[in-house]
This record gives sequence, structure tokens and C-alpha cells, in this order.
Amino acid sequence: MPELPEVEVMRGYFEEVVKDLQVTDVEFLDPLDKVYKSSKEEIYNNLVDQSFIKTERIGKYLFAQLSNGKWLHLHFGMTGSLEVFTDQYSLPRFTRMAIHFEDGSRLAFVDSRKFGKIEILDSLEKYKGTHTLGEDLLSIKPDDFVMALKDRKIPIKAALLEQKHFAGIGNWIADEMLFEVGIHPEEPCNKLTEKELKTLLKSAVEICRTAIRKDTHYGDFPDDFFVNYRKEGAVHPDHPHSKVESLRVGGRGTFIVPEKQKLKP
DNA sequence: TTATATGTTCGATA
DNA sequence: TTATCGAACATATA
Repeated sequence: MPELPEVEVMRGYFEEVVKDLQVTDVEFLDPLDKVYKSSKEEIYNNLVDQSFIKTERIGKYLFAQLSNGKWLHLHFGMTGSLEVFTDQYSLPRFTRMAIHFEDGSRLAFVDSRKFGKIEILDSLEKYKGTHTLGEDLLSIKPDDFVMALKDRKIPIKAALLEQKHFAGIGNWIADEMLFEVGIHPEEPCNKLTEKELKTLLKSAVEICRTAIRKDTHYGDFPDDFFVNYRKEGAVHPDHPHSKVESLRVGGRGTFIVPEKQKLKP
């Protein structure tokens, strides 16, 4: 489930639910250790007896700083999420790691498909220096967004899904913004005008802010959000005579309203 | 049984 | 060398 808004909501758990609480124990529940990018020992030793003092999010990447100065880095892959719970006797299904706090609350890293990653970083600056992670979508300047895209030949949707120039857009948000602005996902970046690119950015930021405001509960999203109709044959109320079509762009399932999203001649 | 899934990375190719 | 594309990763659900 995790695109930028989901990760922002999960960041809130560190800021509002467990901030400054001492960690009393850590449970590891991935038998094949797929999601532990640092060793379990290193994760355990850096969490127990410490507390979380500060957080940072870049796109879909979440960092929480510990009282010993190190950082816990979480990435949620396709199916990861964080759940707060207090029941002492049951863990959410597919929990891969559970952090216990002094007040009895627990934070579960849940990830059925195990594309997620948990690791300890000595320094956030060092991490940024060695990874091609762009600016967070919510703070990139419009001119930088345009520069990153205007000369590319790949389909606009494929470029939106990269994280190296600006980070945070995932598959449903890409479809959502392209629908809103009325651009076909296969349109080559370099055929879009500067104005269209800037409109896309505005739309993306607005979509993210709305989703965060609703705590990413899909059911609470505005009725005209495309994600509510994002399946083959569905009918968006603004386009009653143009059924949603599915295609593959950039290797990902993609949905469009053909009447609104046409390739340029 | 087969297809698909809200992500990232790596290797092949142009 | 750089840009792009497709496959692979591991597992659940329809």
C-alpha cells in the first residue's frame, strides 16, 4: 500500500505515538530473514533501551533517529505497512518485526510479500550520498521537476515512477495525476509542454495532501478521485460514455479514461 | 490454474 | 557512457 501518503502517515506513528518511549524488546518474525538488511543483532542492539527522537521521510523512504544517534531506515516495498497495537497476545498477520515500548504499546512492521527492508544507518547524510534518491515530491521546485523530465524520451508514466529526481509517486498516484491533467501515460516526456509538466506536479502534490489528510483511507477519498474507478470497464462520473481501459506502461498495470487521455498527434 | 499486485534493482541492449 | 527496457524478487488473493 505504500506510496508517499502512506509513508507520511506511518512517519506520524513515530512522531505521535511512540516518540521518546523507551524500547524494551524487539521480536523478529521473518524466518528467512529476507527483510533484515542489517543483521538482526545489529537491529536489536541499536533499538533496545533507546527511543525514537526524530524522523525524516524522503518519498517512500522512512528514517527514524534513535537516541544513540543512529537511524532506523524502513522501506515498505509493495505490501509493507506499520501497525500500532497493544494486544499482548496477538500480532497482526505477516508481522516481520515488532518493537515493544515501555508503555506496553507495540509497533509491527507487516509485509506479506517481503519486498520491504529494515536497516540501521550510522548516518543519514552518508545514506543520501550513496543512493540515487531524489528530492521529496512535496518539496521539489517546479523548475527542477521540469528539468528532470523535459528532455526524456520515455513514457511520462515511466518517468514519474522513478525515484531518482523526485521521490514519492507510485503506481496509483501516477494514474491519478495523469487522469486529472488529461495526459496519456505513454506520451513521451519531451512532447509535454512546460506548463503541462508544472500542472502535473501541482496535481500530484494536491493528491498527496488530500490522501494524507484522509489518513490514506481510500473510502474517505473524494468521490471523483480516479483511484475509485481504477479498473477495467469502470465508468468515472465525469465521463459516462468512456469506459476505463487497462494497458501496460513502464511494466506496470495502467488505467486510463480514453476520452480524456489521448496521445498527441 | 493463471493473472495480477500501491516497488526497487540489476543485467542486457541500444 | 548513458538511457531504456524487461526480468527478477516472494507471496497472497481473485
